[in-house]
Amino acid sequence: MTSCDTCIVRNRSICAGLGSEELAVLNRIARTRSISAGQTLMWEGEDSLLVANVIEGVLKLSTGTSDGREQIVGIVYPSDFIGRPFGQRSLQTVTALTDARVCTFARSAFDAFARDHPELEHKLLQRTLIELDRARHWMLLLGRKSATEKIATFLLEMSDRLVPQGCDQPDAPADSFTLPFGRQQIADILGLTIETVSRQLTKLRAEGYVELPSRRDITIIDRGGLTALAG
Amino acid sequence: MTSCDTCIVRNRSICAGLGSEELAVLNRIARTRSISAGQTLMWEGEDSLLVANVIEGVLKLSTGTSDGREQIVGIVYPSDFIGRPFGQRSLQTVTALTDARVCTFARSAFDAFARDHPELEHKLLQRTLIELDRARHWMLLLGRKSATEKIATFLLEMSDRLVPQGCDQPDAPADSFTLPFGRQQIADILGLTIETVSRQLTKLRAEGYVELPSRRDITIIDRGGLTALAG
DNA sequence: GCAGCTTTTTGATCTAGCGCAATGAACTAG
DNA sequence: CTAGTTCATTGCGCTAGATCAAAAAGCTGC
Repeated sequence: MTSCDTCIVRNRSICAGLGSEELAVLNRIARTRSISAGQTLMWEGEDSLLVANVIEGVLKLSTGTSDGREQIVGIVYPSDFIGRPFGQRSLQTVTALTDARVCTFARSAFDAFARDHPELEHKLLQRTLIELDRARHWMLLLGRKSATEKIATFLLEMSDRLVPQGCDQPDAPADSFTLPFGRQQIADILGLTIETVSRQLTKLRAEGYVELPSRRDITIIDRGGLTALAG
Repeated sequence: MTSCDTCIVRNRSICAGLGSEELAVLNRIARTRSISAGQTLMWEGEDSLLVANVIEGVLKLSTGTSDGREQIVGIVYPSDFIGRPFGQRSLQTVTALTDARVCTFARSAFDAFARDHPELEHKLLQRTLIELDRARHWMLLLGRKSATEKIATFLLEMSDRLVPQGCDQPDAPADSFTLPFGRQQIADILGLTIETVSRQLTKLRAEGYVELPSRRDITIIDRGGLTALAG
C-alpha cells in the first residue's frame, strides 16, 4: 500500500499543497510500482491508461520511426510527472534508465480527481508549460546546432539537472556527475550517431574541457569553455 | 473596444464555455491588436507582459542562437493561444507571418483571472498538453529524419492544418493550399537550409508527388506516395 | 586468472546536406 | 514598361557527420 505521508517527493511533486483529506483520497487510487532499468512503463501509440509521479530513478520519453530510429524527447527525474492526462493515447514510450519507483494512478481516476482539484490542475499546468519551454528549446539544438555544440550543451544541462549520487547539497551545478545514459542514449537525445558522440567526447577530453573517469562519469574541467562551445 | 460577442474564434478559443458575466470581466482586460506580416509581438528573453488569443492570421514562434541561426518551434493559427502565462519570461519570439489580429491581455491580469476560473485553466492545460505532444513529435523529425522525409512530413502536416483560403468546408485535408511561409521559413521549421528545401521541392515535383503552381502554393498529387516518403 | 559478453573507441570511407555564387523569376514602385 | 528589390532555383565543390568495420576496453561469471 502507498502512503503519501512518507513519500520522499511529496513536497516537490504535483501532490504538494494538497490537504490531508485530499491526499487520503488520492492515496486510495495510487499504486507504487518498481521498475528495473530498461523496462518500459508505457508504449507509444498505446491507450493512455496510466499516469504517475516519479519517486526515484530516471526515465526517458522517446518516439521512433517505423524503421527503428529513435529520438529521446524527454528525461524524467524524481518528483516529475509522467503520462498523458486528459488524452486517449500516449504518444511517447516511457522507459526506465535506472531502477525506478513510480506512484501510478489509473488515468481516468486521476483525470476525475484533477478536475475536482483546481490547485492540482494548476500545478500540472505549470509543469506542462515548463516542459513545453524545455522541449521547444531542445528543438533549437536538434535543428540548428553542430555536434560539438550539442555535446557541450548536453553536458552543461546534465550538470545542472543531475546531482552527484547520495548528495543532498545545495543545488549548485556539480562539476562531477554520473550519467544515467550510455553513449547510444546520448546519441538518441542529441540526434547524432553513437560514433559521433564518442568522437566528440574524446575531442573535448583531449582539449581539456572535461575528464572521463569512467564510462558514465563526467567531470567538467572548463565550464566557461564549454559554455562558449555550447553556442 | 473589444467585443467577445462578435468574436469569430469565441467558440474555439480558450474563452469557449465562459459565462456571459465572466466574458464581460475578461472583455474589460482584453485589447484587440492588429499586426502586419513580419511584425514581432514578443521577443525571446523579454519579460512576459502579454498573452493573447489569435483571432486571424498565422504567427510563428521561434528561438535562435546568438550568431543568428533560427529555429521555428511552433506555428499558431486562429483560436490558438500565445504567450507564457504564469512565467516571468517569454522564451520564444512571436512574429506574424501574415497580417493578423490578436486579442491581448496583460499577463498579470490574465493570470489572476485564470486562477479564479478553473474551467479556463483546464482548457489552457489541454491546449498546452497538445502543444507539448506536437513539439515532442517534431523533435523526432528534427533529430532523426532525412531532408526528403522532413519535406514530405511538412507538406502533409500543412495540408492537415491549413484550409484553402476562403473555404469553410469540412476539415478533410485539402490537396491544394497556400503556405503562409517563404522557403527560408520552411527551412527554419525543418532545420534545413533554404537551398535544400528548394532542391527537395523541385525533386518532389519532378517525381510527380506535388505541383507547385506558384511560390507559396502547393498541390499534393500523390498523397500516398508522400506518406510513404514521410517515413 | 580467463572466456564470452557488451559497450566504446578508433579508423577509413562515403554521402547528404551545407555554403557560396550565379542565374532566374516574381513583386513593387515609379 | 522598366528598374530595383526580394525571393527562389540551380550549379559546383566541400565538409560534418553518417556508415561500415575492426580493435580495444569494461563487465560478468567461472
